Amino acid sequence: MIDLKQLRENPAQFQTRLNLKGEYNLAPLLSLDQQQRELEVKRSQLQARSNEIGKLVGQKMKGNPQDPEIPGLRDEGNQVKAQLAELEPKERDLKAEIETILLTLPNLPDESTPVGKDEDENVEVDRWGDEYLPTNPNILPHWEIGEKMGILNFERSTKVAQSRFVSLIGKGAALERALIQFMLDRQIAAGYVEVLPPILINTQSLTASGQLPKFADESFKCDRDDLWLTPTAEVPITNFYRDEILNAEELPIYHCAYTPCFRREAGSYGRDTRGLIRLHQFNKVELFKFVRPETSFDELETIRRDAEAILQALKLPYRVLALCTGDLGFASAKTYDLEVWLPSSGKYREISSCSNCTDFQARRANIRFKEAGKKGTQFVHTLNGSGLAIGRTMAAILENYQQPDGTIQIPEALRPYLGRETL
RNA sequence: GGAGAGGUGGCAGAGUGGUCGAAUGCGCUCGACUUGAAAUCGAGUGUACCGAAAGGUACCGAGGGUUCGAAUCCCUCCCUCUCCGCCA
Repeated sequence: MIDLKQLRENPAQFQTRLNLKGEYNLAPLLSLDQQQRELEVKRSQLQARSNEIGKLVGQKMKGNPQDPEIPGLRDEGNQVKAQLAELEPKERDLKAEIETILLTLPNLPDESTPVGKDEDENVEVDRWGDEYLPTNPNILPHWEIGEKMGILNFERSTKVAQSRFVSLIGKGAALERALIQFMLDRQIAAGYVEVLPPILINTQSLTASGQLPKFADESFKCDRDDLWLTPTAEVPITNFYRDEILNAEELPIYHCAYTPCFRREAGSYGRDTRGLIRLHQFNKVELFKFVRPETSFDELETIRRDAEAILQALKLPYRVLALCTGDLGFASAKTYDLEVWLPSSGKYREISSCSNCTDFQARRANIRFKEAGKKGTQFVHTLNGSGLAIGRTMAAILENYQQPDGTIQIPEALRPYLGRETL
């Protein structure tokens, strides 16, 4: 959520920065805000008088219940109440309207985010591992080799659930578990505290992290219970500290979390219909940070390095993109995407996204911190990054490590976790 | 799912219609005493909004109602705990 107070002070600046993300008209919001504030002044003056009358009546009742001034005060009290009864609903409606609009406005892009209108204008800032690009000219797509080996099964999963679901069998399942364990171990060693959170989350949680109201169609919902299937561990972890005031000394807080993730993938019906790239359910190890505002852009660099470290350890070739303003996510001020080389696509494909959401989620989730001895509170900054998407990592391994004889080599770093060198 | 109890400040806990943002204790901060510490004593100690300030307003799980006035009474909802039932 953007800061209404700051918006009020620099509307032109906000408008300019928002326009880098899309089309937004702030004029109605500003007008509603002004009306609301005028009403609020009137209302609180009336309430002050009402409180005063209440106290006066109380005093007089205590002295002499027959005091002749009491009926007059009561009358005035009733009049004030009648006026309040008119103002209050108006103000409440205005506030609700303002809130509704605020919840649909995205975070402002940071000045270091490259300006551009869509993914074609993202900027490659780094590339790693050219020497590990596969030389095998006959690589089968991961879904073909996987089904051939009997470690992936899509057809039966469609029967059990729907299209875009997969089952992992035997060594496939073991590889998935090994990847989860490997990634968690690495990130825990890097200083992240593991959390295994609830996978079903309520509407308020999704709103706080920014998935709702805008992306309701993207999430699976359990209608009877006001619970949704988590689309990313970012949501439960953000909300872990919702409505809390943290001590400054507690920051930064680093968490990592393995969760399955569920996405409806509405509107992507033609894309990536085969394989592990775009499923309704996939596993992910997520990195998450709650930090002091002045450190968040440095923290973004380190969260990105922590995600990159996994790809490097697995010797998977990848590149790093700085997303341009037009391609930036709703809650993000700055995002790096890590893209792994995927031979079946003949290009790099997203495997991690690392974002600095600045105070955007903290405002929605009301997560603040207090400096000892200082007055007031500040919003924390939140960052998240995949470290990494497991299914896509599996796909990258099945392809990049595919040998001419059709076997899959296991990346060295992973061997202790799997207890074998090839699949 | 059934029956009962309950939700008050960092914690514990009082408050059943009147000057209650809320006693008291603990904790915490500052000060005094002390060589130092403990103990003791004194002062302070929620959040947000409006305001240059003085000050004002809101918040006692949430929402509504009664009243001049609600933490306190009424209604609805949510959550927690205990017992019973069912179940992985």
